[in-house]
Amino acid sequence: MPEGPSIQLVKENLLPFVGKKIIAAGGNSKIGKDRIINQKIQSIQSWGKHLLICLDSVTLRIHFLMFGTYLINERKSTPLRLSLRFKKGEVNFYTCSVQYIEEPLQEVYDFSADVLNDSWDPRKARQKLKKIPETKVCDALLDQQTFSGVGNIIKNEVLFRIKVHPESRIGKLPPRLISALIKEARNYSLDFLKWKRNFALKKHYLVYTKKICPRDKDHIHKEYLGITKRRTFFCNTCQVLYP
DNA sequence: ATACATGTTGGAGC
DNA sequence: GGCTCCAACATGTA
Repeated sequence: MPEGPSIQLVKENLLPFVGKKIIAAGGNSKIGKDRIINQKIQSIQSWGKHLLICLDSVTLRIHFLMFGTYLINERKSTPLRLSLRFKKGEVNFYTCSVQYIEEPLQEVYDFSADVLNDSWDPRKARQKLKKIPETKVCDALLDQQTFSGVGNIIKNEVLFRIKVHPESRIGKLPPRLISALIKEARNYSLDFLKWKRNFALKKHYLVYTKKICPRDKDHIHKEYLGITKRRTFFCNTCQVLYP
């Protein structure tokens, strides 16, 4: 479910509920659900992998983590985390983290760090990267404060596109590759969104879960790299290491 | 059927 | 106090 582009699609799917009033709320989430009854959805926003449902006096923040799912006007048998019921229709969330955000969103989130936001600011990303020369690129891409919305799939595909080995250090990348890194973080996310919308994401994977490099037919390595030891796929032949 | 996976956090331990 | 590391969460799929 997660990764920024998937959240964009959730947002789109929830659009019909904007302006609608919550008449009941259920589920096993421990947040006090009473306070949102009778509140209207003012807007649906997102920051990276955070889904933000803005109500009259508070925002609901939903994070799907690894296994989160949701259903609109449908239910399934697994434990319900949060349901929002309207006069007509309902939204059901499962296996996700639910929180309230009391502050105005602009105070909580820097939307220019979100690779899919209209206000995405590549120059700010570059400034942040400059401060972490020792960091490996595979870790830098997953840093939500720099590339909000980028997840493990996007990480692997971006590095393959720009032909950079995941264990390269940010400080050792030539400037043109820093530019390419930042540019492709957004570009690939846009492609991801386009493909996911058409249920055609998987068939466009070039390295993620792959065994053979589509460029030079060499073997794709799978290793658990970076601080978080996430699955990393790469080709030693075409992806250059800047150690 | 056992292991693994698109992710983050909170607390233990140093 | 602050840093790092890892368990915990939890479900669908191969």
